[in-house]
Amino acid sequence: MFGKGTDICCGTCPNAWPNFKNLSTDEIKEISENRFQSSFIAGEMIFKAGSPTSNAVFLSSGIAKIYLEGFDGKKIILGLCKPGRLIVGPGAYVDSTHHYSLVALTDVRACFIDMKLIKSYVQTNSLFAEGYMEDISEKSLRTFYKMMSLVQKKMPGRMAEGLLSLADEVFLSDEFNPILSRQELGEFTGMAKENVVRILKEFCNEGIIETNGSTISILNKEKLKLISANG
Amino acid sequence: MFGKGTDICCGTCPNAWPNFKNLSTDEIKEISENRFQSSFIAGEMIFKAGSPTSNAVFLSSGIAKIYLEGFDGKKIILGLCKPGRLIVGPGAYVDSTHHYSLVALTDVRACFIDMKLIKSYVQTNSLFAEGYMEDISEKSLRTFYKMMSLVQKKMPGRMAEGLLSLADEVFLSDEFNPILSRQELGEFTGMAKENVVRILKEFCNEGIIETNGSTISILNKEKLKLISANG
DNA sequence: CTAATATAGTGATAAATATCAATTCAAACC
DNA sequence: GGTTTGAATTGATATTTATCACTATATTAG
Repeated sequence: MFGKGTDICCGTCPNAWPNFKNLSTDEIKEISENRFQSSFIAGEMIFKAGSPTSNAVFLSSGIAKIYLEGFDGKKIILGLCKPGRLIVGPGAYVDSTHHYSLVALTDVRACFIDMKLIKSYVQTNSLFAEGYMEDISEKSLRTFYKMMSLVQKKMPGRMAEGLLSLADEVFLSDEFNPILSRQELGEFTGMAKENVVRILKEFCNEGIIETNGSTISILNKEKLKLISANG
Repeated sequence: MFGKGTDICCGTCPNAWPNFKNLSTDEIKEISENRFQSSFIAGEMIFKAGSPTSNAVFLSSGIAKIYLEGFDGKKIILGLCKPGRLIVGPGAYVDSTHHYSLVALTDVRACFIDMKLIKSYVQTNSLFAEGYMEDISEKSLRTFYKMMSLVQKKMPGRMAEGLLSLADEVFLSDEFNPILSRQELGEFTGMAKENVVRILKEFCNEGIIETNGSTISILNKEKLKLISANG
């Protein structure tokens, strides 16, 4: 499924980027008419690090992972994306190149909006520009904290933090299917997949979480927060 | 030494932020007249994480370190700052709070410009806004690569990368006094100070670098690049 | 100049983490 | 149903890195 999307307007779309509310009716109309929609099945690459940032991406349904590709194939999953969020890397304003990759974790429907259009609104609409800056800044802060976590916390602390962020920021429930494989959980929390298994098992033994098939339930959130805070 | 600085104009200052060239003569005049200057001696805190981002900081002379404060007092030095660079964290557009600290490494002279002024130009001057966005984006990218380095490379790779960045980006010479103590070099490359000593010694033994008092000379840059690239 | 203090350096050890080699498990496929 | 295939799991081991306990060397203050 792909093609120009004129069925829904970005102004009424419930999953639109909040910053679009700073656009005028005409501007909204313009992006609505010029956007492209496309569907991806779980596992498909939406864009790859190194490719040009010709379009901004917005998910209208599904979840995707953003990851950095490091040395000898190792990856760092920066986070999971849900609808309602602008997805273009900082490369858009540096070298017009993506520096991370975006891959669908579930089936995904995505809108592509020409970055030329976005950049033109940045120049002509100061509220929109400010909203964009807030968005970039907020993501930048998250990267700081992700870095601190990965560099300074030990494995249990990183795993605890990872589980909490999945529960509180992605799935909005203490019982969730992480979608991520153990390998991917490792890329998300900075450890080998074997250690993911061991630490999850330990959390189970201590009654902090419970695993049932592929779903994880947080039983003792306070303890998890403690482990996360104490590194 | 401190006070309002009307002696030099930000438009002619050789150390001005490049993005100031996007300001009009009147705007330049306004910031020139409203800026404050202050001097710091080596070791002094210029601003601390948690304090309000009421001012943007620009060094007019000297070098300072930017660092994140992590868990139980551990720090991550993100980088060294020289004149010509805007210093305000991403917090300016999120919660008006600094998320990293800035400390003078040498004696430093700094200009403080009210963020209200900067933010007002962002709203009225789209070229300036775009320049600011490029600046943020570029720093954001650097954070990505710093994170990858710290998380995925092993100690020799991180040290090699650290030395190369000091030589090529900060001191612009293969022979330099890093200003940073071994402890700080450790905070910069993500390792304990003892390991900084050991790895520097090893690099010396292999003829890659030479230490003479407090100065470090890179003798075999290619090999250093190789170590950095291979993690 | 000398004591006091901080930083640099060293070796031994412990802790954390990755890697390797199997094995089990589960979903997908004839 | 049996089989294939990849993921999950487990235990053993190797590697990496931090910590500890010192000694040496500067640097600063009196």
